[in-house]
Amino acid sequence: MTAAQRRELEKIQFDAYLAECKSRELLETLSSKWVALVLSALREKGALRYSEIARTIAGASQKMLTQTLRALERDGLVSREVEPTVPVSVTYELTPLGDSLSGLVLSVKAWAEANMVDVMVARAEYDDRT
Amino acid sequence: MTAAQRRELEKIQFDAYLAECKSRELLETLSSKWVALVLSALREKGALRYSEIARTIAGASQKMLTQTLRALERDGLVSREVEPTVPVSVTYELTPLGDSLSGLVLSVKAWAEANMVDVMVARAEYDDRT
DNA sequence: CGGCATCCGTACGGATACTG
DNA sequence: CAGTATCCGTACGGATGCCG
Repeated sequence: MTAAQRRELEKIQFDAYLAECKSRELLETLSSKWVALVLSALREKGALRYSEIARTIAGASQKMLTQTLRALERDGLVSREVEPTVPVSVTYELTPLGDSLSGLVLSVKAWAEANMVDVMVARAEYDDRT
Repeated sequence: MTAAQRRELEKIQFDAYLAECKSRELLETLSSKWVALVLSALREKGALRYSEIARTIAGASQKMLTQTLRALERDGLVSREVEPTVPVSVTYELTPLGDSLSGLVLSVKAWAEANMVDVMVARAEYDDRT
């Protein structure tokens, strides 16, 4: 992609409220629990090996983990480094772009943990009313 | 729920990295494009009627809209007010709890719109490499 | 160790029709 | 207007097995 092509794209105003807009699709991929957990883990712990991510995020199948990491790598949010040891060692790290997003999703994760009680109370009241 | 029961819950440390933790489940529901778009719309535009939300979020089926709004209402993030006119008019508004979250998800939506070009460039490069 | 390929059930979500 | 109910296809994601 040339700089001229990029400047053309910069002119576009993206709006996730529009169904056909590419930013809607991007928001969609970012709105995944696995994305949120992976970005949070990499932000909180720095560079991590594949197995360390798997251990951090309990219950994530390696299919979802790999799929999520590939998508994040493709979108330029995470870098993947392979060290040709035996057996091979793979390390993932946030890119500057990914770093600028990870703070936001980490705050959402932190909100969920901090306000869990309020939500549980609200649910109990709602279920009582109905 | 009594105040004593609530105090018991307050003691719990929630951790979304744990598969069985309720906060993981909450993060999961928050990690939905529809939740992000609805909370963003209500934050940006204030109280909205059902049809206004539907118009704002293009391409959202009324099934998903209703389902999302019910879930948000149950979790205490959104309040629902029915005015008994003919035909009936229903208004949705962020609760203080919902307001405290909506800023975070709106920032994620804004990030997606602002960094769409960077992501598209990264994707093009990735697809070239592979 | 860090994957990829395949199979397969379920549940997410769209389309349609009907109601207070 | 603001829903509810039902049907139904698809695609998300888990389980398993194999590989460099």
